[in-house]
Order: sequence, then C-alpha cells, then structure tokens
Amino acid sequence: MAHDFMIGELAKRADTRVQTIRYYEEIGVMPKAIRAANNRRLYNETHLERLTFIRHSRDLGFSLDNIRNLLELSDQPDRPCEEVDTIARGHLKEVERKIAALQVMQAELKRMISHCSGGTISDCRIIKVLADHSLCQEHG
Amino acid sequence: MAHDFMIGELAKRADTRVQTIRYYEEIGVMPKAIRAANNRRLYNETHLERLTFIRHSRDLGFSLDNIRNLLELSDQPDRPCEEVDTIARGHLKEVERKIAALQVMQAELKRMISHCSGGTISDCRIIKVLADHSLCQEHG
DNA sequence: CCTACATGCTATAGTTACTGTAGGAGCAAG
DNA sequence: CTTGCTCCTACAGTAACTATAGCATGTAGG
Repeated sequence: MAHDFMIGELAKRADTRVQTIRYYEEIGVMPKAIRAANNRRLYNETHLERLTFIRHSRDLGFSLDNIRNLLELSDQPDRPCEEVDTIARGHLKEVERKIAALQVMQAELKRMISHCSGGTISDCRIIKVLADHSLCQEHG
Repeated sequence: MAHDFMIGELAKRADTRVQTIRYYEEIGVMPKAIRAANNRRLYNETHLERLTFIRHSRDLGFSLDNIRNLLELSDQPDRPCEEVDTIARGHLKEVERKIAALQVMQAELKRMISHCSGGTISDCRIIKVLADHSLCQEHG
C-alpha cells in the first residue's frame, strides 16, 4: 500500500496549485486533511483521485457547486440513483450542447488554417460563423 | 437597413445581461457605443454579431483576453494570415482536447443514466472514470 | 552544528468575469 | 401627473482561483 504524501506532491500529481488544494479544503470540496505531527497535511491515492475528478470536471466547465453535489452523492453510496440520474441528465444535456458548439468551432478553425496560406484576415469567416445564432439552443 | 436599438434589445437578442454588455465596453472587447441625444447607447446588427461571437467563445471556455486577440486581428483585415493561423492552431488544439474530454464524459453519463434504474450510487462509475488520468494530456 | 533553501503553514489581498444594488433621469401609458 | 419600465453611473459582492507576506519546519552542504 502506497504511503501518504504531502500537499506538494498531490499538487504535482494532479497538476494543480498548492493554494488551490487548500482553497478546495476551505470550501469543502476536498475533505479536511489529517495532519502530521508537524501540522502538515497528509494525502493518499484516494485524495488524488478525488482531486483529479474535480480538476477534470472544472476543465469541462462545471461549477464547484455542481461538483460538490455529485461528490456528496457519491459519498453516500446507499442513496437511490434517482438523484444522480436527474443531475446526470442535466449534465448530459449541457455536455452535448458544448460538444456540438465545439465541433462547429473545430470545423471552422480547420477551414481557416487550410485556407490561410498567404491570404488576409478578411477571408476568415470565423467570427461570422461563430456569431451564428444556430448555436443558440436552450442554455442552462 | 435595420435601424439602431438600445442596450436592452441587444441584451435580449444576445441572451446577455445589460451590465455584462456595459462591462465589455468598459474593458474594450465591445467598442464604445455611440450615444443618442438622451445619453443612451445605440447598437446595430454588427454589434449583435460581435457580442454573440464573444458569448459563444466564452461559453466554450476561451478567456476575454483570448477573444480580444482574435477580435483585434479581425478588426484589421489587411494583416497577414500568419498571426491568425498561429492563434487558430492553438485554439484548435484546445478545442479538440475539450471535445475528447467531453465525449468521455458524455459516454459515461449515458451509461450511468441507462443503468441507473433502481440501483444505488455505488454502482455508478462516473467519478472513477472522470478521475482517470488518461484525460490528462498537455493542458494550455 | 550552522546556514541556505525548499517546502509547509496561516492570513490576506488581488484577479477575472461577471452579477447585483443604490440612486437618479427619461419617456410612454393610463 | 403619477406609475412603471428602461436607461444611466458608480460601486459592492461573488466564484474560482492566484499571489504575497511573514513565519515555522525539514533537509543538504560546508
């Protein structure tokens, strides 16, 4: 069994700033870390897993409040799935909307790059395309 | 030619708060609006297009600084495409990373929803999956 | 053993991108 | 002519970090 490690290593392994981890503890998305005799926070692989989940979710645009909800649910594994289901359906809708929007952006960026050899910016339709209202579906 | 309109209509049409538009003007991603005799800001379709572009880009996780760069380039259409190309390639990489991560999340959410009929949260792998380090590619 | 220096701690201030509120003016309808 | 909506400025508050100050601890070299 891998032994405990300090905040610096956790930060490095999850590609996160040390202060961010302390901030997450403060606001309660990370548990209060137990302390070594010298008052330093101690972590293990479970903490790393949780932190990595938080960072990925944040990267995908979910709020800490949102993430806190999911984590709280997963902390009580005996609760029925209905609550997760509702949250999950909401997430899924948002995720699919973002994927669609990003794919439009991807296509247009690719078009730009392939057509951009020696031309001028006036040829680039990216702003026009991205300003298109067809991307406006129900926002959450 | 459609005539000018006030900030309220612009806000409604771009699904944005009035204060957010004033904020964008303050920090320079939206131009200083010309004023009517009664000091009220006047806008036209071009402003709407630009604002919609900003909102879509923000929704997709790009910073206002990032967006300002692209808009500045597009405001000077005679500049060579190389600069846009570099920015565009950077954007594209980020966009593709986000799409990939979102698709993993999408698949897992779908799996969760279809398996979540009557079970308990302990069956849900979503946190484990999203904590997976395979999502960790180069971040920008 | 002593010093240098990295890392840890707390506390607090600053940043980005908004969001909300206070206090006041303009205009249209009843 | 008052009620109500939208506009204005100015400023305070929020979310999610990010940076800085000032001090303690641990480790490696001389």
